[in-house]
Amino acid sequence: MGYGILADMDPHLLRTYVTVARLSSFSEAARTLGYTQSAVSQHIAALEQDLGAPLLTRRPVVPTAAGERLLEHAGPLLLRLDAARADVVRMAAAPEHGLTLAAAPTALGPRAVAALPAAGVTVRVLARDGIPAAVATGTADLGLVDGLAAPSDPLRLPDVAPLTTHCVGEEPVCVLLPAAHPLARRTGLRLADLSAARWLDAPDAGLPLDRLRAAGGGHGFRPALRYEGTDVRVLTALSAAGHGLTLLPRSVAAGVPGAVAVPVTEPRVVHRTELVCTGALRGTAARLMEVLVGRK
Amino acid sequence: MGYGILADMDPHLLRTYVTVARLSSFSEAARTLGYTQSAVSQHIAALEQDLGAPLLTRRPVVPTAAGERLLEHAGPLLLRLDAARADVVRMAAAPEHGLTLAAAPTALGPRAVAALPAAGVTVRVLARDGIPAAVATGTADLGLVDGLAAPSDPLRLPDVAPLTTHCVGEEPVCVLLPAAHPLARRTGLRLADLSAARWLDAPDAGLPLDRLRAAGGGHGFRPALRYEGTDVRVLTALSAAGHGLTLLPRSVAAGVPGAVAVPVTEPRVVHRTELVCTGALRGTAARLMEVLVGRK
DNA sequence: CACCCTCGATAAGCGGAGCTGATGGGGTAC
DNA sequence: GTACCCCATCAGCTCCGCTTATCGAGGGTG
Repeated sequence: MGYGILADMDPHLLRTYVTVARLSSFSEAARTLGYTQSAVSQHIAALEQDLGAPLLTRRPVVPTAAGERLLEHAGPLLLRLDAARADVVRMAAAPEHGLTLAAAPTALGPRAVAALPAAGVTVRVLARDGIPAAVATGTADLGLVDGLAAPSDPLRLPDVAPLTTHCVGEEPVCVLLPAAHPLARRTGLRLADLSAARWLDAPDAGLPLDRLRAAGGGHGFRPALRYEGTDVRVLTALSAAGHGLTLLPRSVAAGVPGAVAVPVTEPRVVHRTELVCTGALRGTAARLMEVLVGRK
Repeated sequence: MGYGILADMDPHLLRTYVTVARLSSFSEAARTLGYTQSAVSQHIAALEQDLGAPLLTRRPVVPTAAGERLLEHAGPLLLRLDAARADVVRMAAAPEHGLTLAAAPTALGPRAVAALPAAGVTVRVLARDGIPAAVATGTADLGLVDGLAAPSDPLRLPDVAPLTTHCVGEEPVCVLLPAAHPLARRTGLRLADLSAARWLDAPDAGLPLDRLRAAGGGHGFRPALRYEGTDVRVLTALSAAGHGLTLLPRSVAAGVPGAVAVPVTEPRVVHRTELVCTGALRGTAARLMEVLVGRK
């Protein structure tokens, strides 16, 4: 079958479009892209003519409704493009330049840390969404992602590229409560009972709130303080100080000073961490993978 | 920030590459694409030089390992490209040309059929994987997909584009057994107990076997006869004739002559059908959506 | 209110990317 | 051996896409 009669959108045009939209300026975009302002103007004009709709208002430079739509597509599209390129290139030339492992903050549990070889590995902590992208584009060789899931259910990851995932482990989920919290003596908690409480909103370090809402059933789970870093220590400290509740895997929530980790009993969710990698793994990467997955 | 320093792969080159790989011939690809054989040859050479690896063996023309890899990327990539284009174009010019609804075979239950307006709608039955793609590229305005899922869990759909989904309904899953089957008198069955049986392999009409394995726990679920059409009547007839078991939603499995529908009790999975659509819905499409989702 | 300065659109010109057509070499069938 | 068939390569041409240059519209500032 064919793929459509229409002409292709040139990725170059797409890139300049997202740059212009991001910077809200033709001239600035031209500078950062190494083009002339004229070229950028022509790029945008070409795109608009091709799609038959204005994408940007000029003065001020702001995306139109159609432009917003295009932006939603453009990000994943360009990401996949880079990923495809990187993946194929990697197959050809594998310089074995030293392994790098990208991990979400709470995904790097004690077991994973113990499994790392003595030397030659770079660990990079990224926001959760960035992990598959990093692996796909070759920025990292392996990735560790974590999240909430039903027991033995795979995680829902954004599919930027054909990646393979392996379960590294599952452990109970705990709510981190300040020691003085009225519920801190409990031995188990139902998530639904906590929907009225205030929760830390830490999309990069902790678990995103919307996943929480999905697991907890209803709405609620109102955000309290928002934390944008990736440091779990800071997150637990904030939670211990009463700035909001957090959900964490037991191994992370256990030893936090001034706070108590109470397991979640309902719904039956676990904290699952998965290893993500491309098909082409060699040498050290393959060995590390085997150790982490425990399939030895 | 930025999206990478490397040059973009030209989608044109990608398209000719997949065409060549599909047809196993440069000349044939040239004919179907409207190029010269020379141009195709240059396209492939350019891609190979860009990626630094041979993508095809010549004589016979077969993808290399790297080429296979590229093929895995190219499909979704080109699909997304078309989807992006179609989505933006659709926003600009909405001709309201008569609504078309794409549905997976078993997704079109009695309730959905009843909800369709008297006239002006085209229904198109496609393989399950094709539904999101059809909606994304504008081939259809709305899509109905179904699948196995934990109760009130969303379906796992390939994300070809930013689409929104709404649950249309959930119903029990049944195993379709020939009336003479030893287990046909049962009132309920555990899926794991059936892993040793032979199953119909009907990826387009029924539920794909790998989803079954995921739900059923272990391995097994060996394929018996393979059916490549999208007609559910044929599927149920094959199953009734003893060519293999099938999993179906109760409403579909109920009235099959010569067969018995036994509900699945374990694991707790339901047959869920979802409506998928793009953000920009107007007129009839929006109304049909509301009726189907039942949010009236 | 006049001035200027910035930003985006447009015109003209040029260089190179990419297509065509022709030719060459290696394989296979008869 | 001969006659294709297929893919690679080369030369030539065309047109696309970039740059330089100029213009018009806003928005500050004295």
